[in-house]
Amino acid sequence: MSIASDLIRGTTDMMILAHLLEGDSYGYDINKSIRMRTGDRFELKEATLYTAFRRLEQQGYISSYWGDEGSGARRRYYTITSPGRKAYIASVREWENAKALIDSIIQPHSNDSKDE
Amino acid sequence: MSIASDLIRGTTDMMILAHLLEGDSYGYDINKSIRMRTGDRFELKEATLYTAFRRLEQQGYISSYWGDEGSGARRRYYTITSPGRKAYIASVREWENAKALIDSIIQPHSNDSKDE
DNA sequence: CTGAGATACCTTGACAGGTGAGGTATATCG
DNA sequence: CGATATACCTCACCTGTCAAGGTATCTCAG
Repeated sequence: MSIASDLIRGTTDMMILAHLLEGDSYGYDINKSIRMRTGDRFELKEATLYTAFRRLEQQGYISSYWGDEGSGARRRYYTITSPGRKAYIASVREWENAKALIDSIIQPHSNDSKDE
Repeated sequence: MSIASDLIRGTTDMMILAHLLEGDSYGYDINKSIRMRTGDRFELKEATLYTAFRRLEQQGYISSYWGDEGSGARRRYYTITSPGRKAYIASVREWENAKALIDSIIQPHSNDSKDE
């Protein structure tokens, strides 16, 4: 993976909530969709994903139910709750804030001909 | 402070290196300058700062020496090394990358009239 | 029928970085 | 003399990520 785990720390929950905004989904699918959206440059590790589900459910930001697909592996679907939507909005705001803050700290410097 | 520690995780070293690019400095001063640059909205905790110094020095990205100011508390000055400069550039690149990646994951959605 | 691979879930233990709380020492000012 | 600012440092704890391991079902090739 091309992205340091320390850099994504704290954004995992936001990513998951973002996906659930579009409708109920389950772990494997969320992960696949993230992989695809980023052109295979990033994926959540399974352990990270499922820990996040536990955390989010405990906080009341999502709720879960077992799908009943008589065939294939069983799936646990997740729904974003109303508090979850609020938490998502707040976290995006915080993320925008953090980005601006960090950028202001690392890029106020002499710009001596950068490439790219 | 208004910024979650999980969100800045992994950017601490980059912030410090950014400051040392402008010249040698010491802990207390770096921290003060970060506080000022962000309008008091953010500061590194001392423990975080000094742990980072140890880490960076161990990795060879900075080197240190005691200032000789006959008066006042002693100061340990830090200098960014050549590998440190490279590491800084790499980390900024990674940060830009991470930002874009995360944004692409959380903001590909229906945009129903955002404020701001 | 058997084995491989994809789908789909889960848990455990280790690890690393941030942080609260605590400590030291010096200079200045009232 | 005590408070405040400067300036350094360390320890124990918490939390999120992740490698490694495990389970179960379905499909498809041989």
